[in-house]
Amino acid sequence: MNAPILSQSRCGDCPIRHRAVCARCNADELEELDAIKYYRTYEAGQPIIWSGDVMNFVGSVVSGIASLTQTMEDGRTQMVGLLLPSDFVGRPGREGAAYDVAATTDVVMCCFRKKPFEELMERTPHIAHRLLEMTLDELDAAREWMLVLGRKTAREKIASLLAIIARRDATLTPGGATNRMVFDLPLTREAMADYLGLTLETVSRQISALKKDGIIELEGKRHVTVPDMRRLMEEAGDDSDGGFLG
Amino acid sequence: MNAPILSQSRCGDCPIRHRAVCARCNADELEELDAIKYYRTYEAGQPIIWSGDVMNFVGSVVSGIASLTQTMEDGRTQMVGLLLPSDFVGRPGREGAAYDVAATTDVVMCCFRKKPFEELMERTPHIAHRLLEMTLDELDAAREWMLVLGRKTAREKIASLLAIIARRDATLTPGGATNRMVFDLPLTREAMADYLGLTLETVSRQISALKKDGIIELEGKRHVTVPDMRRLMEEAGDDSDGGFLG
DNA sequence: CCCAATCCTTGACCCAGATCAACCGGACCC
DNA sequence: GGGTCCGGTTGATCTGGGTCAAGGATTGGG
Repeated sequence: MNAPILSQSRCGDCPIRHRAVCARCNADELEELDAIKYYRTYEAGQPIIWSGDVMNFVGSVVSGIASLTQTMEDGRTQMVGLLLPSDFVGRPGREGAAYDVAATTDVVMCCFRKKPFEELMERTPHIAHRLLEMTLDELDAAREWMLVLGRKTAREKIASLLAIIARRDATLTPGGATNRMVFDLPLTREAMADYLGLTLETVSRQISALKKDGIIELEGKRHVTVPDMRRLMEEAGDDSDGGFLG
Repeated sequence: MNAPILSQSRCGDCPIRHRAVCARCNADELEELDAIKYYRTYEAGQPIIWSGDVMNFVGSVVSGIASLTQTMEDGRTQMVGLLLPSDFVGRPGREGAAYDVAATTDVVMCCFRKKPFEELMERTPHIAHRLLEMTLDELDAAREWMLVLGRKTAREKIASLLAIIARRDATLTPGGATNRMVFDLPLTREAMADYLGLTLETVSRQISALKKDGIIELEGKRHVTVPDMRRLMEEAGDDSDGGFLG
């Protein structure tokens, strides 16, 4: 939501410019990061981390979408965050993972071994500051989502989610926010339901309703056109920022 | 939930030992903190910060309980965090406040002027680390609460809230968690409803139901005895940690 | 081509929790 | 004493979204 300084330099040879750890890093630090990093790919549906596992890396999403999920013993689940490209994963200074992380689409991660990363962080205050900033962003986003979960109707929830995806998509493509937006849903109906605290049937029904009312247009099941973002935002009951980073 | 090192030294003459910024601070730093700090009191019900206001301080709650609240244009509100004594308020490096903060009971705050605090933070990496740690705790708590909001029934929500208050109370009184717990509810039924994404009628009914079923005992409207914490935790559908710090 | 597996849609019905409304009881104040 | 708040309880009713169930569309494999 509050995307600060995008890095002008690349993190080593990462195919994207991380918004994460390398902003403002100088050449020495980037070299150090380079030395402790490696790439991993995950197929859609694969788990990346299980809640409670010992985490031995932190990193950023390079491409694809991952989800953070909480689960109850009886199987009820709630998605508590979406990780989009450039989002950071992991908790420097923490032993275990707090939630399940899974690849929603095929995912490429740029990982840093945790110990050396923490050591680099000790020596490099601006990395710690950057992480604090990112964590505050995520906290804002999580709290915004609490309002969605606690007080919004099903229709408003769907509209909120669509608005977030549209907005986030806009940050990755040049041009910024316009009235008309086109994007592909990166989530199944079930994943959307998990995110919104709904059932997949309700998600489906509300998407159909938004379509019938001309708020969105659908081509196939995933390809969405929003003819007028302002109308969508109204449906979301929300003229505030609405960005959820995960 | 993950209360790390409690400060052995006091933050200047604060009447409580902050768990917040002064853990591990040495004498020099405490002196600096002392120089930029001041106390403020707020009466129950009073606003402390309005969403969007420019914040010129950060600080900790010394006594009393404050709440963080999100509001929609049409008046629906969702509490997104509870601030209990020793909890930190404010967002170093951020201009504006993201939510309304209000005193739920009478509150005493120990405030630090923001600019000098940020400067001290620049020079003192362990303060930045401490803040990162606290922010990660809050993020965990917020995400845990998303599960409560999105997937739990009204009864489970009430039980979860009672468990959190009981647990948090226990961290402030010696002895730690036992089976039997006694505490006072620091929230009105309405505030509980705001926190849980329910109406106050539902809160009242579910509390009555828990009482009828012997999960809790009530003396007056606020004084609660939990004869067996394990039973309460079962009702919360939750054998995990469940601590929400705010 | 058929078959099976996914993912999605739609319909019929039901129930948890919202809504509307009446009332209780203690604190405070004339 | 008698108001009148204010917070809380309880009842009656309504409804949004859950649940159960039956297909439809697309994909991939034999």
